Amino acid sequence: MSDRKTQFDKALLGLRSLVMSGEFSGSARLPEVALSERLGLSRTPLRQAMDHLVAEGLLERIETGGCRVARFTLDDINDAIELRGVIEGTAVRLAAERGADPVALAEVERVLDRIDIALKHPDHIDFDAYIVENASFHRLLAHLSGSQLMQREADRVSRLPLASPSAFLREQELIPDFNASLLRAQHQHRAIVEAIRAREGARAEYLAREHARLARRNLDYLANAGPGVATRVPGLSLLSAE
Amino acid sequence: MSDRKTQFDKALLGLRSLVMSGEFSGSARLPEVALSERLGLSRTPLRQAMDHLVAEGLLERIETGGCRVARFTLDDINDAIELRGVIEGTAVRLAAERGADPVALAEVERVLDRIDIALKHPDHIDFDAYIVENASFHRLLAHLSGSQLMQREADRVSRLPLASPSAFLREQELIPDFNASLLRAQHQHRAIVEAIRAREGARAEYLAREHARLARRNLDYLANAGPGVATRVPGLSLLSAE
DNA sequence: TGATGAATTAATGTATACAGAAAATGTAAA
DNA sequence: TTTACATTTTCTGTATACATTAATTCATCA
Repeated sequence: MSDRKTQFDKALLGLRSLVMSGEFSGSARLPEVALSERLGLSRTPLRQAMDHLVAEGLLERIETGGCRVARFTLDDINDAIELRGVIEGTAVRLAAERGADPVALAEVERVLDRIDIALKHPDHIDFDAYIVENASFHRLLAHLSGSQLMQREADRVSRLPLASPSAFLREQELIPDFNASLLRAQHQHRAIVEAIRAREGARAEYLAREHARLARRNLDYLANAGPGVATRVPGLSLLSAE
Repeated sequence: MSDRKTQFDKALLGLRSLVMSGEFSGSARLPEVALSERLGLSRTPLRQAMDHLVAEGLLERIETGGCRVARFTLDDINDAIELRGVIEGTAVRLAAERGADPVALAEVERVLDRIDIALKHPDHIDFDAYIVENASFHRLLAHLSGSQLMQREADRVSRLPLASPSAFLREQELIPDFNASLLRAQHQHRAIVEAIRAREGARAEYLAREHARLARRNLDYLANAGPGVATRVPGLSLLSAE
């Protein structure tokens, strides 16, 4: 359909992964010409992509022109996690209050089953599958609200740096009982859906907020693991640059 | 300081007011060349501004290229109002939980006093002053959270089309007891601040949500006032184009 | 008359050229 | 050695040219 790969899309994808790789976390200004040559496109679509990433919060503008990789404090990340819980909490509350589409609810159940499969063997969790299906689940939750605006907002906050639990998967060995926390997360998933089915908006909202706060636990462990870790966790390398 | 008026800033300001004027609400594609000539700048900064307004939700992209003025349903606007309450509610909850900066709190009180003055004579309310001071109040509320992220988000949602009570001021004569509702809003303002002072986060959050929902009442009246009103209310003319 | 399709027109997406500002480099003086 | 200033270079912000794609017009045929 509209799979027309525009240069801007390429620039956005490429630049995002470059930034996430941490290569430019040295807080210097991002050189436009060098980046555009490296990505194989001109400065125009690259600058568009930079604008988007500034809006996303991954980059920040410099007063004297241009932009650089945004630097986050621990508080920033905690706030992003909190915000994510608030937005998703609102989405599920609206879904419960207004009544969720049964077809979408069935789709949610299928995704939850696939997450179960990924978690089937607690010692050999299929992390790649979990990341994909978990993202699907959260996208579907926003969809259940029936509100286009909430979907867009949920999509936005899910991209906030380090707001997602998946961001911590690469450093799981540093986090005690990480696998167990994934199982707990899945229990929360089912509880949220159950609350929506029962039309209990307040409970659904509360559960979604608590669910988001699981990420805080992981963040705390990584933050106390010393500066060495910061440079090994892609997103977190930004934090150490503060 | 950084008052360097860049062409992009001019484009953003100019385009926003043009869109708000309703002149292009006919859902046709926005012509880039014509607009750039009219605003006295080239297509490059104009397209930047269009990107920003798309992100803001005021414009929407067309599959075949370009963009047009976004069309809103009543549900869209109600969702925007709800979201505003949720975001501001979170900001004041965090402010209460974390403890608000006394200096900022004092500034809030001064703004509230100025709102009182604007509302002093219920039959001759100073609407212009009210709009300005009310905006200041809500900006300061977000500031009280101490979170840069919450400030940015609050700023964003306050710009969501028709999410703000001020958007209805022009059509006040169509809304029964409109002036009285402004007085009620001011009472809510003080109650919110009081809850923050008392460190009662949950109450502050609840009050802020209810406060935002005042706008729903106004919206309902205008929605029932017939299609003629839609074309007279700048933002709402978008609604009738659906 | 209505519909289908070719041809023309217009408009978007992208590249690039250019001007002006910021940073870097180098030189001279204290 | 360090500071201040001048010079050079680089880079951003903006304008514009170009190409490709969408819209429109017009002509032909059923």
